[in-house]
Amino acid sequence: MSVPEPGPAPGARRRRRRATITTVAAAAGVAPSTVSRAFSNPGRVNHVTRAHVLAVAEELGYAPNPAAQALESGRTSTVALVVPDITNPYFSGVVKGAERAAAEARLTLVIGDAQENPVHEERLVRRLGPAVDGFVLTASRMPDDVLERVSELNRIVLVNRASPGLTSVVADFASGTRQIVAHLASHGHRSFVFLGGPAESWSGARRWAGLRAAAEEHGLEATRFGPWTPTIASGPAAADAVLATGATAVVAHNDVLAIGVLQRLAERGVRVPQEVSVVGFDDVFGADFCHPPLTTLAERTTEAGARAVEALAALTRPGALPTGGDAPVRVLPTQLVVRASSGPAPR
Amino acid sequence: MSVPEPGPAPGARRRRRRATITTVAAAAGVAPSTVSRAFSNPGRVNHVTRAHVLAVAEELGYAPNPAAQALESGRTSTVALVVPDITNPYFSGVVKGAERAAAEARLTLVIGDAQENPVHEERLVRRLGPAVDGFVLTASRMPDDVLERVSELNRIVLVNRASPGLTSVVADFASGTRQIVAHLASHGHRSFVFLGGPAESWSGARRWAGLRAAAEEHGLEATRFGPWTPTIASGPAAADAVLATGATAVVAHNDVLAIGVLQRLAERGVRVPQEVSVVGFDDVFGADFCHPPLTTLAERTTEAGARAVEALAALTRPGALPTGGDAPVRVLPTQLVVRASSGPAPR
DNA sequence: ATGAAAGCGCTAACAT
DNA sequence: ATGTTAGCGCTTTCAT
Repeated sequence: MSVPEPGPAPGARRRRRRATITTVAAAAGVAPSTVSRAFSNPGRVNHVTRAHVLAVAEELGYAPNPAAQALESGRTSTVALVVPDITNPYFSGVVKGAERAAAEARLTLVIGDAQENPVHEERLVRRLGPAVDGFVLTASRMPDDVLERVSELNRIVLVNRASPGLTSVVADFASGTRQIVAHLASHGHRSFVFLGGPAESWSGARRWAGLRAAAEEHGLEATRFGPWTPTIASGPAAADAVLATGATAVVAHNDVLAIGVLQRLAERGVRVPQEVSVVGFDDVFGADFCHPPLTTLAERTTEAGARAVEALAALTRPGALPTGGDAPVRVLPTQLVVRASSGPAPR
Repeated sequence: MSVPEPGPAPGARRRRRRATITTVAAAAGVAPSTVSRAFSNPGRVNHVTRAHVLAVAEELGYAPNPAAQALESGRTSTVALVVPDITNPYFSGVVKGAERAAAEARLTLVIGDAQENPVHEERLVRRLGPAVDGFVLTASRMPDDVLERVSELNRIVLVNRASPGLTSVVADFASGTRQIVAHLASHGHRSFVFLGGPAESWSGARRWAGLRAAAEEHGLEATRFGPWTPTIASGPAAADAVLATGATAVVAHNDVLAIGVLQRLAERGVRVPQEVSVVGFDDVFGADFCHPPLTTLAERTTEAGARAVEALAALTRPGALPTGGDAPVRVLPTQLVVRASSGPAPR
């Protein structure tokens, strides 16, 4: 029997020690501070020295250690994006936009999943807080007072959520819901059912408030059901509740729920839109190829993610000039995408 | 004209200075090291002192600064997950699984988007390298030699990619492709077209190799087209190419491409599956409600993400015991989900 | 333009 | 069980 090789574990192969600023300085024959400047203060070093330092650094595979940079400067060049559920396709757009804006501002983006849970969300912020320059909280479920407490320690920008004193980027739900109701009214619907999402959802509340107001304007009757977890799996229960009322139109909290409803309606032999019209929110991946394709309110999610990161980057910059007035709320337009899931009310 | 208030910018409200270990130590009347131990070495401090320290820390809103922790210990308790495209729903499962496993191992997860670009991917690893304990690279597009170089400095675990000496978690494409071909053969198809994804895609290569081998076994003829970017937008071009050949069956690189193909076929009045059968890979969100619902090879993506993070966590632990032999490749089963997009070959 | 030196918040010997 | 001390890698005055 042979003695096992005392080599490193598989996959745990011997790793080269990471080059530090000191290594590079020694190799380049300069002081550590010069190497530092060559990287983070290019103006204040002779550009031939700088070129030399950079070449040596490249050769040694040196990359600045963010932890050490952060320690001294206090800035981490990292921002965190927190979403309620990363598997919800709605957030893909936000993530993409945030990623692009972060790259442009030379920031590293960290993504956290709050798991639809305010407690988890707060823990996440607390945990990540010291490691990042700020947070973009998407559809935050934390109550206003918690947000306020949290914002004492952290820079915060909200997406699809507003809270006193905090910068936010929100979709224009007032206009959006008016578009939805006008669309239904023009097709002769006299009433509709709203399938509500989570009770703590700020945008859910805005959606319902907008729908109610618009319904009143158009003389429609609006009823709210729910709350439901906005997943496809909630579709059957929601759809069945609607069918029991004989409603001619349904507006769902979001597309995922709406798609679940469509599936259930098909299962029960209810024709859409002949018997029931269905409208969603978000225009997620899949809304255009589900059956029938879904009429939905499109938001500029990519832009929202990008704007939020830009706003955060602005807050991070040393000068963050007082512009006076309240914390800015940026409202992004929404647009109703009419597809085959909605049509004339049955006679 | 009144002079503008010199107050802080909106949203940039005065922020409390973060409590440090020294602040807490002073307030609790102990040494900084005791505070440190109270948090990260509970066993070695009197539990009443510990309780007191923790209470004071809580009151001051103290949270350990990860940057400082990382600096001394070298470990960051953070792992990075890199995906080619965060908006691709395929990766949602991987992300979710990775997130769960990271939480269980008390690791913070950072998500990076390689933007389908090997160069960007390498830059990302370089940039994030010093800030994390290791990487899970999903469907990495980096060539083997680059991976080897990169792994000298970083702990790496691969998902749906294998490379000499590296730990990886892959789907069982050999079995999966056999299932697909057997399904088509049993429906009387004599040949099929494979719509290839990106040329650098390792799993794409595995898929094609598996399909070819299985086709040979079953006496089917297999042709490869492409490469195509695996997006819905590539669907029309891919579908048109297929139609020109008169093929009776199409296997697409992944579901997103397959859905694009389905849309185009519908547009051109080609009936699925009566005239053409369509099969995808991945079973992503949407595969069950597109029209017609897509036959596809399901992978255990959530499990893959979780296993990869667990493997990485194991590599990170001090002991990382040599188990001998090659770096482990973990193969996860795949399963063909038969839906309405595939059926008997036309006569 | 560059170097020397102090210190960011924390951990890890080493003392007590 | 707790305190003291010396850095981790980097940035930042302050000299030169």
